[in-house]
Amino acid sequence: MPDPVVVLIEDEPQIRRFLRVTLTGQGYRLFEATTGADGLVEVGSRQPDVVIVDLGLPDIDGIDVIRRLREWTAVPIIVLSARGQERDKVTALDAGADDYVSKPFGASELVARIRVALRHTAGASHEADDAAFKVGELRMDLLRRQVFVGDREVRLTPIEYKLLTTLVRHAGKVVTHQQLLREVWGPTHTDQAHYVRVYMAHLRHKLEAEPARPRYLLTEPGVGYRLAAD
Amino acid sequence: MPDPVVVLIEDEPQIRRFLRVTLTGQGYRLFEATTGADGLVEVGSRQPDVVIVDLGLPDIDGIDVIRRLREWTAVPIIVLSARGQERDKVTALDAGADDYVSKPFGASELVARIRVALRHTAGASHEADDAAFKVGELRMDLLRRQVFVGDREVRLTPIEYKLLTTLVRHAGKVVTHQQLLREVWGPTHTDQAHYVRVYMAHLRHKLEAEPARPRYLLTEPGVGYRLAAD
DNA sequence: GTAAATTTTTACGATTTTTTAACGGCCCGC
DNA sequence: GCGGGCCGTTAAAAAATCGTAAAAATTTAC
Repeated sequence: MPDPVVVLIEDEPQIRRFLRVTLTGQGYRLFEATTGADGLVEVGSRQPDVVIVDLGLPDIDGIDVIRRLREWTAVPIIVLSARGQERDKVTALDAGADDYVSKPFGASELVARIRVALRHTAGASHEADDAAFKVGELRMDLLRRQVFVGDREVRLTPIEYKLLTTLVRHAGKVVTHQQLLREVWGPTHTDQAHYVRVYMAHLRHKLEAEPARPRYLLTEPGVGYRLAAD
Repeated sequence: MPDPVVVLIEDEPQIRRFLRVTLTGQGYRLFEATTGADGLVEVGSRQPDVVIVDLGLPDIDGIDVIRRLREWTAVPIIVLSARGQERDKVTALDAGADDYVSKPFGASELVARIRVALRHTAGASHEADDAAFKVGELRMDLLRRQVFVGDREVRLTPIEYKLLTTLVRHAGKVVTHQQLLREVWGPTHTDQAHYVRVYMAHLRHKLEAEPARPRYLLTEPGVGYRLAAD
């Protein structure tokens, strides 16, 4: 994961400074807002992984900030508050906050709670990428890293698989030799065009019924290759 | 949603009684355990929506209970503790807990935090959250930490067990060397690829009828390994 | 404190994959 | 028809990866 992005909505300069040092020091990218209105805008534009919001803001009530955020985003919200009253906690949590930390709080506790929040979103997004590709008898399960022709599984070497993946990503469109070389072998091998020829032969041999008359892995003479799409 | 099921692992009778009244009164179905060992079994059999665990248990350390649970389930865990030390909180949260409530706590706050936990699982899909795994002759009881081939129990060392657990968690999918190293040996050992080779040989020797021709622990050359799934 | 078990290192042969090289066919301009 | 790019195929040499055993270091159990 790249550095997690955090939006902090907090009016007290001392706490902002404290969290700025703590969080940036731990590899988080921090964006700050000092009012509820600013905070809402900031969350909208930064698309953060976590939002930390203080309840005692000068303009809008912190609870309202949470409600407004929950109208359109499921980003984890951690509430920071001087009011340690139980009623406040319940109100904030029921408004849509995921956690509530009372001031004064320790840096390591807050960071641990941020890690918990990130853990939740990490799992959630992982379900959606059930990527699969299919054309004719050829089927590819990107998640399991498996390739089938009919119901026979075909084993591919790392380079073969990467090459096929690249073609799938641009399915139906022409991919030039240059592009394939750059994406599969890396930008330092863009002059070794014969690699592609050799591996395309391997793939056809493994995937095509008649390698000499390919149905899926098509040659675009003088340009590159194209993977057939429905 | 039908009434949410809660497992409470707590040895103090007063707190148990207090929560029994509170939670059953609010429509939760509560199951209680007074020791860590009991608690693990209870979670395994009741498949609860939330687990509440006290850190100061008579037998196992509460932190270990969390770790043991996290070996096979993603159920939300709320920690209850008299120790309000920041170090304890961080340890518990990093061990896999989702929330930490210090005693003394209010009923409504705890219930609000349970609601937050339930909100999280509501969105997530009910994926393989089972305490058992089986493929062919190979059977694994994650709850009891036992592994069987046929009806012969096989003893595994801690690392062997963790490696197998990791493969089980991604059963059917390829797990890269990097992933295995990170999840079993920790992120600081991701360059010692030979560890995986050595231990995969150990596991095959113990679990496969023909270690040289594995049926379950499959090699994905150049990428990693895969545990066969039905 | 000693013995046993487990983990970490190391080494080497076997296997798989990648790279390199060679050859033949096809299209096209000349 | 002749030669020169392109492309596909095949086979080999070279490199990387994998499986295995066994020794050394460390941890755990008694």
